[in-house]
Amino acid sequence: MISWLTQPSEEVAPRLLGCLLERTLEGKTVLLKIVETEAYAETDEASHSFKGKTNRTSIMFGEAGHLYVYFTYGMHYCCNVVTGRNGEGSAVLIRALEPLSGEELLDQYRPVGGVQRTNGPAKLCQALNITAELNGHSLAEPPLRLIEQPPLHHDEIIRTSRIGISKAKDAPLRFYIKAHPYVSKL
DNA sequence: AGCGGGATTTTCT
DNA sequence: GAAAATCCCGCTT
Repeated sequence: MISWLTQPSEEVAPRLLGCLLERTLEGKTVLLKIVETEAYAETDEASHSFKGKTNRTSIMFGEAGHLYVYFTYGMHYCCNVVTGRNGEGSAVLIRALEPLSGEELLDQYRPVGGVQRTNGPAKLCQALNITAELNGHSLAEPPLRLIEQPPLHHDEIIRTSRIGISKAKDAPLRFYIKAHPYVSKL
């Protein structure tokens, strides 16, 4: 397990930028870089964990480095990296990825080329075939592994308000790599 | 380029 | 029974 994942989500979210995800599909692997994240904490009104532990959010309160997958709007999955210490309900939403190699494997799940393939939280879950089956999966293991990379320089990281939520809109908890073409929205 | 609605199901009130 | 950490399409400027 990557030790710094036990830090608060607000610290982990920018630290995850530039790190890699390795997804195994049909015995082959796709390598992708994390380029956009959002932090969610237990004290945050917009977080699923704000109202305490429930059946749905129990993974968020569990061990850091696992995957929290939720279903929303009747048709979409989104995925998070669980952060913080055991018992803390915090996580980081993965909002956009840049495919580095093996991108053609994604075609059968999301047959859209270019940046449109993975530049949104529900899009990347569709492209990587991430569903409820992977809820609670450890990111230290295949078929979905998180690979640590050196931290980015802070002047490469943009910090702004989050997207797609109705509560706590103004909290600057969204992070992305400066001028990166795969970011979901400027 | 920007706005508005529909899809569709899980979760909590 | 309503809202939701979204996306896509079609209509209007």
